[in-house]
Amino acid sequence: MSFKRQFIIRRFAETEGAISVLHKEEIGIERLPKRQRQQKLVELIDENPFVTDRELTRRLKVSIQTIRLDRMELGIPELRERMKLMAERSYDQVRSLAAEEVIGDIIDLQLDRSGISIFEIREEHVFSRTQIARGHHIFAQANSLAVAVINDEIALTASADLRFVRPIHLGEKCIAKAYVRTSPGKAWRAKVEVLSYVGEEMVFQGNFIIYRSDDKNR
Amino acid sequence: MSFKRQFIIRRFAETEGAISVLHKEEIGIERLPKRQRQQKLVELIDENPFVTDRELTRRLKVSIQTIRLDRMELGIPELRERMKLMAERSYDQVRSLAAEEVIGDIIDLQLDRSGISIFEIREEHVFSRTQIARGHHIFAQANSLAVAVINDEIALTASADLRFVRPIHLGEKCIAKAYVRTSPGKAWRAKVEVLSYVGEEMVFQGNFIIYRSDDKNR
DNA sequence: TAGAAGTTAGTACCAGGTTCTAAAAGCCTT
DNA sequence: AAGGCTTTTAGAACCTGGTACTAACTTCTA
Repeated sequence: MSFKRQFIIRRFAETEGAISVLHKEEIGIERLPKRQRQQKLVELIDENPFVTDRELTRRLKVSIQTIRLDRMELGIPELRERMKLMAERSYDQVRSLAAEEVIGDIIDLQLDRSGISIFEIREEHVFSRTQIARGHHIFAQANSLAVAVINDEIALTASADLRFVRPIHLGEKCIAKAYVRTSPGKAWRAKVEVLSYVGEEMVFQGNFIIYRSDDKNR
Repeated sequence: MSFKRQFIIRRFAETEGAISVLHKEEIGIERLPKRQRQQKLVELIDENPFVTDRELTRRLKVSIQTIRLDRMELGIPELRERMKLMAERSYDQVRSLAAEEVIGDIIDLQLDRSGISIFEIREEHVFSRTQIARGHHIFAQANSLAVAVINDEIALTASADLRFVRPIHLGEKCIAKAYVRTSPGKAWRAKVEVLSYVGEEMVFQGNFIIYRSDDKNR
């Protein structure tokens, strides 16, 4: 989740001894050995990516050149580059959020008959403690698909009946299959059954009643 | 949604006439009158906030000074400032997303008894065509609340029974009230009823069965 | 035709760096 | 104690993408 993970490869093996007592007392502040300082550097930038090198010199009590050498070694880009990366990331997010008309990718759709969508469970969908997907995401996939499969101007969920058969975990790909159960274009409410699978295993089942705007069928 | 709306106040009244034909032909490219150019400038920065002034000179066929005067007049910050703003915004978002353990704001919670949450329907929750909230957001609020109200290490939705009583529109505030129906701490599945209101009107009703991790109760 | 509005040019300066060279300081080993 | 290594510091030149300011030139308009 944190900033560093985007581009920092860390390997801090052993820690090292203290430094010259003489110099330590001359300067009057404790300076860390290289490894520890670099670790601290990563932490500082991680907790505030907007920090400048000059600020870091004050926090770590070394010269600005040392800070810059450290950033080099650790592969940490300069402040402006960090901000640019963050800005680009958020820009992409905005774009993809706007495109999120539907939860999950619909990979097959036969209007008024059936549909299939795939949804991968990621970090943001699970309880952090258990790594189990929150129910409403599973529902959102099924509901989106049920609405999409109805061939009408307007389609709204009227009611639903859900069974979460087994917990779904981080990383699993959830495949939802929707089947329209009523004859198309006649009733102004459609019955849609959605079954979700991980592999062969059924993990969720839902029966939806969808209101449709029988515009086209009159 | 777009970038400009963060800091640009626009008022483009009338458009103006064309420019000197003499000069036009000398240069060989059409240059816009001030107002139109500034409008175009806003559009260009809006569609790509990462554009430099130098690039803008190429697109608008005026000198870099003119670009900068225009940005001043329009109150558009320089590229680096724009990126910084976006980065800060996304940084805050990451923090708030991580905090999004629950959909809707829980304003009252009596564990194992009842709870209330408020959720305002915004742009991103509605069908753009009809301005009606997608069902899964309403469900998400109810489900989050039902899970939150259960006083257990782990609580998972096992099944649910939903009725979307009437459509909920953009801007409406949806107030969900959850009641635990089974005696607390005994059964390892709790029954929770959630009723959602807009004002006095009931708009959604759901009956949830929640699995609980009877850790605490053994 | 004068003056205002609009446009362009140029210089000095800024933050927050990179790149490179070089020297000093600290540490370890023989 | 000296040599050789790593580490740290220093400094100068240069970079991008600007701001701030002065000055002049062009165009429109009254």
